[in-house]
Amino acid sequence: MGASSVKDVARTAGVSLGTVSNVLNRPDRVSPATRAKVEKAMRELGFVRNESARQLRAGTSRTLAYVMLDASNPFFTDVAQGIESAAEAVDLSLVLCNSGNDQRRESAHLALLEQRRTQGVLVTPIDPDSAVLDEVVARGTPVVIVDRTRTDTRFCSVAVDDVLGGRLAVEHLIDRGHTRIAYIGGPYTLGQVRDRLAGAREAWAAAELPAEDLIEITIDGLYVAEGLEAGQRLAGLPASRRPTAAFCANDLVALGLLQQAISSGTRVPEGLAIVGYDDIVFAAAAAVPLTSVRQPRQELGRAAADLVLDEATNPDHEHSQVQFTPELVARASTIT
Amino acid sequence: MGASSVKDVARTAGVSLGTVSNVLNRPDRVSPATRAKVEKAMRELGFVRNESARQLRAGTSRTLAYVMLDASNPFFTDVAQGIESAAEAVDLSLVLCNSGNDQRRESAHLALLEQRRTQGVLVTPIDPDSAVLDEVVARGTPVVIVDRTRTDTRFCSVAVDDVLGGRLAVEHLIDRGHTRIAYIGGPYTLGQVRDRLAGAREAWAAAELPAEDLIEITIDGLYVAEGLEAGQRLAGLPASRRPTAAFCANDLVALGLLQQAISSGTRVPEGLAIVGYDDIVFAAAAAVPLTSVRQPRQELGRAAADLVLDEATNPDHEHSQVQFTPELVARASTIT
DNA sequence: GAGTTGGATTGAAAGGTTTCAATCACGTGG
DNA sequence: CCACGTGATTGAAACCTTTCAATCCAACTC
Repeated sequence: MGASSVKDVARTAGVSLGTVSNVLNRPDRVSPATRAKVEKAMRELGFVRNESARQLRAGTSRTLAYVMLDASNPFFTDVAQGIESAAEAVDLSLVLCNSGNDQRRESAHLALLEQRRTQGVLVTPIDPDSAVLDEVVARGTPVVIVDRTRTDTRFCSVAVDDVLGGRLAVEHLIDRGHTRIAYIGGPYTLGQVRDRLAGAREAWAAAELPAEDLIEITIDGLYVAEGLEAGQRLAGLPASRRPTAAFCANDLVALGLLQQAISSGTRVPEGLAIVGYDDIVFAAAAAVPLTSVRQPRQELGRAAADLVLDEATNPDHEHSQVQFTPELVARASTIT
Repeated sequence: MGASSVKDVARTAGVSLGTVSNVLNRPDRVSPATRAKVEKAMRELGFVRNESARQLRAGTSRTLAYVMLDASNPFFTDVAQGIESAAEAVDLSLVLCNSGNDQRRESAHLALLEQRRTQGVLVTPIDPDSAVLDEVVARGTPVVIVDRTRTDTRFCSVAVDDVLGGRLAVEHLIDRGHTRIAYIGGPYTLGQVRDRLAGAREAWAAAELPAEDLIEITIDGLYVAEGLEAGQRLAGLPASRRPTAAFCANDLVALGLLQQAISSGTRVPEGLAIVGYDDIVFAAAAAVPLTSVRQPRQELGRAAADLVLDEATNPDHEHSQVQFTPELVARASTIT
């Protein structure tokens, strides 16, 4: 059974406790003969080192954690992959937790990670300004905010310049000759949704186009279903007000919109041009490949992991807010 | 700092160690006055219960784990969601680990979970017959295999009848009048890829169609890129051999194929009908919504969680192999 | 053969929590 | 005024590993 301890191993192998521990932690210190004996005993007894006891004594855990906002959004799993590659490089393992946009679950995960003395916690929080995060840090667990920014600078964070992203998207549409477009996003409690709109407005203003021709369509969440619904709302507009292009706050919404457009006979991009955001793998694979604003997802993850490690190990760590630059990837959904 | 222990709390609150522990574990046993005192001290000191010590003493951990094969495939994150809902119901938390199709990483995750004395481990293994799994169980950690089946019955497992799924897909295509179709899948080391083909052949044989008109296109993995490539191979076939429909081993492949077909001017379903497998959210949202074989993903996860819990807590647990029934969801990619 | 060196091994202490039998304080009933 | 019961509190032991100073022993040097 899994019930055997170093003590049992020591007894079976006829050595002392300390020697067994040495086999586990400093195999070079122990003679090949005894090492073999001990390893044999371990196998026979099915010994499994008790990580709790190890960690209690050693004081240190060998894991990082990432609390994701929505595990079913490929964007976040890509970020996770970046984190994992950085963690692997320094021989830490990564556990993933999914808050699924639920404040209660987020808190529960954070509490448990704290109690486990996790080396570092990365989180894409529901509310980046929540006091819960401050408390976690105050009690001693390094926390880095991923893909969100706070209003203060008391955290390390890694994000992408969403204002710039919004500007890139809309500049592209203006370049293609569009003079009436929709911005589809929501809820506006999300910083990204606000920032991307802000960028869109900047570009719009810079081109001296009338503000009322940048139409805001507000939706309840950044999912496929909301994109479909937004498509119906667009179709319901009088022709004189109907936009010739839409900029969606993320790719899921854009895919929903695309589906609705095509199924209702609107040609993309001739009848409606579409720009998404995130450039998830399904954007390129859509039947009308989607123009999208790419975020460096893996780099985001890697950078966040590096920051949390620095915070965990470097005594004169200073918080920094890293901001990556997005990039427009033009595809068929805007280009004929 | 995070460095304070129950002892510190006890000292600050002017009570004994045992009382602090009671506040933590049996708050009803302690008078409201002292409880308040203790809780105040905890807040002041930023006390965080040390889960390692707790677990060491109590012997029990409060978490389940799911080692997924590929976190970037929405199918597995949906399964994870099902697991999470079951775990939540019994107040356990779920941690996710991603093997990313890498044998070494899978083993590393399993080893760590064992050492942590995780209550139960769910895993979609790279090789379900691997001896590594037997060893983990032999050492005392309950393991349930998800979405895979073993050749023996020494494990609980939860899977979906892939032979039936294959049959459903191909029966549907035969019903639609197709008499030359392709099966696109690989590598054949994957049980699902083999089983779905077996089901396809059953249906084909039952309809008394010539075996050589069920064309096998072998690919290297079940990803979007491979679907694209398969599309090119189909296009390269002489017209007399070119199939009028394709059954893809999963939706990622089907999406790739769909994209290739449309971008090369083949109409779907008129020029090429397509059936996918898994019915991930992006299947319905594709611009030509994809006919697909739906697996009850969330139920799969829930059932697996139930089994592992039974194995963990019920002394006369018996292994069982649960098999769910798939269901065909017909959409525009096969229906005009 | 005495003394030294170096590697291998040992044993006890420590780490933070939980548990449980023992103790305490206090009010009640006789 | 005493015995008793009840609920609250206490303190020591136990969980398993790691660490480190101390010990052992065999091989070597002079």
